[in-house]
Amino acid sequence: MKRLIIIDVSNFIFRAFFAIRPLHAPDGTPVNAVYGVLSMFHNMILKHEPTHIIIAKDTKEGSFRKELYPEYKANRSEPPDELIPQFSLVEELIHVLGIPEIRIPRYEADDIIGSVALQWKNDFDEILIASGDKDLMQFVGGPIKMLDTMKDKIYEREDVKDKMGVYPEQIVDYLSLIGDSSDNIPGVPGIGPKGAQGLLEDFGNLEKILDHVSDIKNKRCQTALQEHKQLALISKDLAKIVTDLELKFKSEDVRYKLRVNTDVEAFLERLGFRSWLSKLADFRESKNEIKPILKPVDPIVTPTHAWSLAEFKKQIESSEVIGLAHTSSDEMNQLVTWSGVAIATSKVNGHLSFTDINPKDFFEILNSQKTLVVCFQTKPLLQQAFLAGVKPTFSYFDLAQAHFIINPEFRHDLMTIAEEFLGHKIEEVKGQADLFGGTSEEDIRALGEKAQAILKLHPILRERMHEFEVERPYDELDIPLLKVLAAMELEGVFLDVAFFKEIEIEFSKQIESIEAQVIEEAGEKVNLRSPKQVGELLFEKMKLPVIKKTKTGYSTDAEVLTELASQNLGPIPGLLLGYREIEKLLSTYVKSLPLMINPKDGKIHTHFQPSYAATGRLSSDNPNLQNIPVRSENGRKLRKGFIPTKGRVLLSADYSQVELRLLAHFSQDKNMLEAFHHDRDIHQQTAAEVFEVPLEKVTKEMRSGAKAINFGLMYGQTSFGLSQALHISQGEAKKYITSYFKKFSSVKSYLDGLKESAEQTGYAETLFGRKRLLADIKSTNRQMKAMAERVAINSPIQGTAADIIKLAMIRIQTIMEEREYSSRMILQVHDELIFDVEPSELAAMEELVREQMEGAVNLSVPLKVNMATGHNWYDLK
DNA sequence: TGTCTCACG
DNA sequence: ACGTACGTGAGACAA
Repeated sequence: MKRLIIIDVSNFIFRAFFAIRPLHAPDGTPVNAVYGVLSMFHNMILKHEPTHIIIAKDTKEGSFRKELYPEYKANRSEPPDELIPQFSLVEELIHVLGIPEIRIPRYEADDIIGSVALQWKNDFDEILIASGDKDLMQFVGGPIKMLDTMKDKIYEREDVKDKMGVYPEQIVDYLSLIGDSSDNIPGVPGIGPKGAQGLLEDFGNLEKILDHVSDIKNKRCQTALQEHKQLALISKDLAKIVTDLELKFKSEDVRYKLRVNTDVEAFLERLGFRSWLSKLADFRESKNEIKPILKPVDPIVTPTHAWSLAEFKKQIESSEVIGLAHTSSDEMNQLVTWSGVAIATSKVNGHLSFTDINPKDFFEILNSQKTLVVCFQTKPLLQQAFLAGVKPTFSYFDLAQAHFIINPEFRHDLMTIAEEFLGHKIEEVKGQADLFGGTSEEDIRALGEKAQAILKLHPILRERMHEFEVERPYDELDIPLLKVLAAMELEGVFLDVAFFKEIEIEFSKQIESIEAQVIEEAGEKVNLRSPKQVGELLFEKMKLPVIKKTKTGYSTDAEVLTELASQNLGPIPGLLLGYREIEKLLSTYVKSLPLMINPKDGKIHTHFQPSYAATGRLSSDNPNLQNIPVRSENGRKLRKGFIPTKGRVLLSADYSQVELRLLAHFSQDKNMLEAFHHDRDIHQQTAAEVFEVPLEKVTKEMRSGAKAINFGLMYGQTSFGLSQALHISQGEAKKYITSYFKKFSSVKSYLDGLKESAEQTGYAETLFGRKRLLADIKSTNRQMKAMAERVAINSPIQGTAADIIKLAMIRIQTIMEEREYSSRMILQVHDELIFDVEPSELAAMEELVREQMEGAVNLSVPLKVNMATGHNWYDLK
């Protein structure tokens, strides 16, 4: 095993300097960066056992990039004075240790790193580029990986995609579009990460994008590119790292052999690093007996070949189960696109290209067979079927969902799962749009390998689910739900663009007016969007009392501003509150949502993530439609912009107090059960009990106090937390809680029981048997344990509520399909469902939805659903 | 990139 | 002494 580490030493120096507290040599020279670099070397060598090391350095003369673009790195500030003398000390350190280094005039360390990595690629089993510089991600692939020593993380192909949003081979094009402020690479103004990802997804690289400027759908991107074509091209030249530099070393010349002699000792002594002397033994050269990172236990063979449709049909007819890997993406909220699939059966691998084969035929074959289709993420596959006009009826097994149900707090990506359960990594597909149109044998093989890994993982995860007894929520909830979610996402929701435009104008005026007032009052220009500047204004310039601090400075959140506003300290705190409210609405919703409209159908398509939230809830992103404002009237107005299909109405149905009803059911507390049986106002009822007054004597304050207690309960809140929420003393809060538990004693014993059982079993569990492992429940760290206990209390409640609505969604969708309704389920917001309803179906839909939601499960208390209809989301109240 | 702030259930 | 209510996603800033 030969492993080369290439060190980007100037990157090390800067990061070490900022990470380590100031240290000084006996003579007073600052040495913290030297210390940090030395300790980074030390840790890296021990941990990664390189057989070869080389250090890449920047040149002292200017870079050729500066000649190309005078602004290059122009915004770099001078290094701090404390750092300057340390550069030469690090150089000295490298010399005494005898580590080979390369410096080449006019070229930067990046170019040397790129040249070394690529030219020596075949000489090593693994090449680690030790740097935090994201430009260098472009080389990751095969044996080449990035090593971030500060985070102790190794980036491989998929990790790069995770972090950057694009694969390594697209990094240069990506940076040339978005720019890089640290190097002052300009990029294309108006194009950000999302835009760049979308463009690269559609066209592949910068040149192709520029050739097809007129085909770009997003108008903003299009004009930006037309105006700044030159800037984009220059940016690409700047971002592109040179890889053909002539190297004066051969790879064997840099075999790792540290010199630990009297020079080293003298150097360490001089800097006051005495403790390092004893650690020098650690630096002995690598034994060169490094274990392979992971040895395949059962190597995957991938004899992939192209199938005709007939051949494919024959293969799956004779297979009970197949593994299926597909290339699909829906970046930029375009509907899902893909180019092909690879399929593995127990006997053979094959692939199909949708440039040659009609997806409709493909899905009809899947539907016609009893074969179980195993997939990593099935939702996009189901969506392809819908888009091809085929209703998917084939059975499927979803690995991501299976892994989620086994341990919801893990990372659910295929690479991690394969590594965990198969004991080896799989190669990733490059994910290029022209995958099957082009000639990339390598990609097709990688996709085939993926299909085979998927097939192999199926029995393993199935068995694991069986062992953990989590098959029920998987089979009955999560799997059938995927199809419902697939359809909801495709359906999307209409936005009233004109309305949003109006609001944008109105809010923008308000923002400007408030800004002007604040500047007038403050007598200086302040960026009100900057918490730092706001803090300086309030607490330094105006000397207002500091209410709360954050890790980094003064807190200026709504709580603080409200407190200041109540103290008659001038108009600014109040103005800031108003500014924050409007600015939030404007930036997060009013300005952003219209940009997310899919030009193909004029609708917004959120993504419901089915395997992310650890409690079993769904989450919504790109855009998040589960956090559309409702609490403030200004924000609530935005809901007027969410509208049904022309000629239809929106129908909403939300569970009333599900979580508290669940608490009543689980705890079997007589008081609570009774309140819900009589459909009483639960908070009012609680207040009457806690404050020992008759129901009709409960005041507003008492009720809101009781409400806070009720909610806090389900999160394991402490008296401190309650006192904060209610602005009362901790002692008073404690009295409330004691009084509550006296009246609702079964709740107390139920919550205690949850903690106990979690400690015994190691997990929290919902009514349907969804489990959440709690790693820290036995922790000796009190904070960690307390956190795990709160999770043990909350997860069964939040998770059961999530399970219930999932079940209702599945049943409602099934019946709607049976009855061939044209109405559609379009959104889920945790305890609420929203439908786009054909008026002739409205009455039947109302009945159906209520029946299925209220009847989803049989509890000791009734489930209650509130329903409303309207011509926009705002009216659903 | 991490931090702060804030939108929702 | 420490932190203190669960679960999310997103925009803006500053380094």
